[in-house]
Amino acid sequence: MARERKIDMVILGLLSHEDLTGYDIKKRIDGAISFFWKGSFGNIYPALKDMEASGMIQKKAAAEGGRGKISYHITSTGKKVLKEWLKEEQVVNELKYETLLKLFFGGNVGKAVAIRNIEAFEKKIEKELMILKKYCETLKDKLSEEDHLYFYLTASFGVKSYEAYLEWCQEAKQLLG
Amino acid sequence: MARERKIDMVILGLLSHEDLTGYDIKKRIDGAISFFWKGSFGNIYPALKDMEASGMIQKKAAAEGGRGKISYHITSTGKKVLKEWLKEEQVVNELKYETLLKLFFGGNVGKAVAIRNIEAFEKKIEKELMILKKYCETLKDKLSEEDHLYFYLTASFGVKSYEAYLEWCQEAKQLLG
DNA sequence: ATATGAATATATCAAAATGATATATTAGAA
DNA sequence: TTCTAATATATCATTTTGATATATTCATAT
Repeated sequence: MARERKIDMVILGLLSHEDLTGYDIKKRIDGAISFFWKGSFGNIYPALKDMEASGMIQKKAAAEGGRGKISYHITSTGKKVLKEWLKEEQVVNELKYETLLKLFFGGNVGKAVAIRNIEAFEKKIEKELMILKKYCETLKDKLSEEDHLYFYLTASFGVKSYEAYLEWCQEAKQLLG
Repeated sequence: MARERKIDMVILGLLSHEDLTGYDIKKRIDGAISFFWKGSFGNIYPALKDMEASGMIQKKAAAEGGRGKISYHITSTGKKVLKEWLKEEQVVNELKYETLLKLFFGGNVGKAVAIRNIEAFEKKIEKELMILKKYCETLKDKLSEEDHLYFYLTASFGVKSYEAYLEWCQEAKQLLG
């Protein structure tokens, strides 16, 4: 993943809404955006250091005596970088689906294994779909607040595609059964 | 990505069908499986070396005077490792969708940019969907050959989800328009 | 024949992501 | 009070990514 560190943009995006610590950032990523983007302490903390050094974000002194807690604030430079990236048309989208990889090579182990793997996938997706649907419902009531519209659109992408996944599971099981 | 090198399994899977060179492997990955898994020379060649050293695959002397061409053949150890992995229920599935990331933070640049990005995404998906559909049609006629069933299932996953993506694009544009 | 460019083929590298773990502190519950 | 879970920062080895270097082979146009 040479060339452009994407975690920088995730961090800038999150900081464009509110000041956050590295730990907070991880929590935000694990929340609403985890189904289409991941982050880890191993790339968040180094990125925060680099981005502070290059003036995109600023450390904020721990407000109320909270020992060692480091909040970051986005600078005007950071905002500019974020907006430029947002406007760029070029994007990298990719799936990394081990379930499909195993299915593709399924001939080596037979249909029973394939069916079991699909059922495991189905269960996971069903669970995540429920969560996404709830999140969507919550957002739908306040689409007037502009940011919520964008959150809703990403969540509804998840709902739509997960529903398609589940349909596929039915078909796949039938063809294998 | 510590702990288990997934490219090993991709290579073993491909070699379970036929002997291949590193370059061939890259081509196979770029073909039918690229929409759910990627590979690069940077991880294929080192993996081939390691796997030969650990006895999962074997070099084959260049058959017809082809200078410097190194084909690999899967060993019985390699087959065992592949099958064990195929049977393991645990998998890692993940999306990495920069389009959604940009949309999520879209509030910073406004609706026009969001619409343009969705349209760019739509075009790409339309193109890939056509290819996947053709591939599916070809496979459908020979599902009796067992391996083709597995190839068909993965391809149809792509078709189903891409169709859902396109539906979402319509909705999203309407909500933003 | 021969130049030229495209496809084939192997290899390596810096930068980045992953996933795990180490280490403390703090807040709340038993 | 003690224990546990959550908060918080940091680092590391392994793996992936994406780019590039290098050389050969093959088809085609000149």
